[in-house]
Parts: sequence; C-alpha cells; structure tokens
Amino acid sequence: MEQILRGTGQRVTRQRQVLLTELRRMATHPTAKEIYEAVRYHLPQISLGTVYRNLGVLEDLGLLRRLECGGISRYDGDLHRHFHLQCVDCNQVYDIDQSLVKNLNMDLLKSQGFELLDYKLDFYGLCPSCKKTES
Amino acid sequence: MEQILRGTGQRVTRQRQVLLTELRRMATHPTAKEIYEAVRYHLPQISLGTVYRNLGVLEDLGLLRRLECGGISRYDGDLHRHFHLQCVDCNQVYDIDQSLVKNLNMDLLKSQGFELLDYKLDFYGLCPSCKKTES
DNA sequence: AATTGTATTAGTAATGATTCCTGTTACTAA
DNA sequence: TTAGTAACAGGAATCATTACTAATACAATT
Repeated sequence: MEQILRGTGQRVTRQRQVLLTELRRMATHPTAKEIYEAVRYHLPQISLGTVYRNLGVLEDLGLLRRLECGGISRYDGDLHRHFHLQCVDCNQVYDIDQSLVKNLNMDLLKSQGFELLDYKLDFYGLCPSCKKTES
Repeated sequence: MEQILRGTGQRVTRQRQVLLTELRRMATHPTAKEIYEAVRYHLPQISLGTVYRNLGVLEDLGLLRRLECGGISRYDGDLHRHFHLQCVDCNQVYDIDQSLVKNLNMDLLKSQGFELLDYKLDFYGLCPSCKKTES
C-alpha cells in the first residue's frame, strides 16, 4: 500500500493502514459502518467520513473492491478474482471461487466497438444452511 | 400484467398500468425519478412514493428488473435475458445481447450445496462513442 | 347501480447511507 | 526544524428510499 500511495503523491496515514489491515482480516464483506466499528477499536477518534473517504481512495487505487448489495455498499479486501453469491434468505455474501464458473467467453463483446475494462458476475440463491432450513 | 396482479390478490390500478407502459417505452434504464417524471405527464397527481412502491411490487412479480448502478437503482422493462454494460466515461447503460457472451457454465457451482436462483453479469468499459473520443 | 371491505393512493415526514464543509492536525520533503 | 499541504475529526447537508396516515378507488357482492 505504501508505495502505491506515495507514487500518486498521497500520504500513508495510520487511518489508511489500520483500515486496510482490518478489512483484509474480515472475511464477511463488511459495510462501511462495520469497518468503522472495527477500526475504531484501534483508532477511537476516527470518524465515519474518514472511513468513507479512504475506502474511496483505496478503491480507486485497486487495493480493495466495492460490492453493491441491495442499495448499500460492502467492501472486499481479497483481490484474487472471484465471484459472490448473496443468499436471498439470510442476505449473507459468500465467496465463489472462479474455478466453479467455466468458459466465460467475451471475445464477441470485445469486438463490437466496446472497450471492456472489467466485469462483475454476481449470483443469487440459497446458501447451504438456508437451503436446509427451507426443506 | 392484469392477470398476474389479480392472481395474487393485488389490484390493477391506473398508476400501475401507466408506470409499466412508460417503463417499457423507455430504453434508457431510467431511475425512479425519471420514471416519475415520465408518468407524471399522464398522471399529474401521482407521488414519488407510489412510483417506488409499485416498482417494488412489479419487480417482485417479475414484470421488471432493477439494476444497481453506482449506489442508485435503475429499472429495465425488457424481460428478455440480456446483460448490461455501463460506460465508465459517460455512465450510460447499454444493453448487451446474450449471444455476445458464450458458454457460461455454472454446473459446478450448483453442485456445491448452493441453490442458484439467478445471476447478474455486468460489464464496465467504454462505449463506442467514448472510446473514439479517448483516442 | 349501490354497498362494502380493503388494497392502494397522495402527501409528507422520517430514515439512513453517503458526501460535503471547515478549522485543526500531522505527514513529508527540504 | 520548518513549512506546505494532504488528510483528519466532527458535524451538517444531501439525496435516494421507506414509512406513516387519512382519503380514495378497485372489485366482489348484492
């Protein structure tokens, strides 16, 4: 993180360090508020605005990813390419390894005059636990 | 629409009819407010709350789809399975025919204990017009 | 057509996530 | 050490969306 921030003339602050460390520790795809609570344990004075601002900065630098979950944002510090499944029952977001989704071919799309920079593949369904409860 | 609403004990109101008709006429993936403005031309008394409530009702019945675009919702009355590409420059949302994306295989995912109900595949890039401007 | 039960509405207030503003603080380079 | 300025804390503002309530109008039944 340090080099990337410095390389763009931005500063390495304790708030940014703790924020990214905490996000990487959490596997739950937390909301900004949940990250705020976690960071506050180490930096009691930090403000929610700082959390939002730095989530934006770190997202722009590619150091984390923002997920849109039903109108609110969740954040993911795992940069490995993977997908997400949101359980329509408990609303929890699960990681789906890319090996479970095969042969996504977008060559045709790329040749239609669009420049494809990124894509997002999200799944909706029931997690194993909720699936068991339903039956 | 009529049968589907009646079948669930819900009423066929003029607000719902005009709302769905207008949405189907618009190919621009409008926001709730944009739909509100369009509907207001026919029903000057309609309130924004009614638009939101009925967008939710019609979405639950599968008569329209809601897209999450950068924190706000946009709506799509085209029920044919297709994808979307949001231009990172002009932010406009384009329809992408499913024939441009091949061989998406999710059998492995389905066999992992999850029950897959739906998925959403969104693209981000430059539309042909903005791509031209960049170069 | 009139009646009646209730889902739906218009209008407005409330909520809640996110952004903006401002004076103060603390990185970082010199 | 100092100076310049990016970033901060705290709080106010914004804006999409939801909730509330008395009035309305759909639809089934006379």
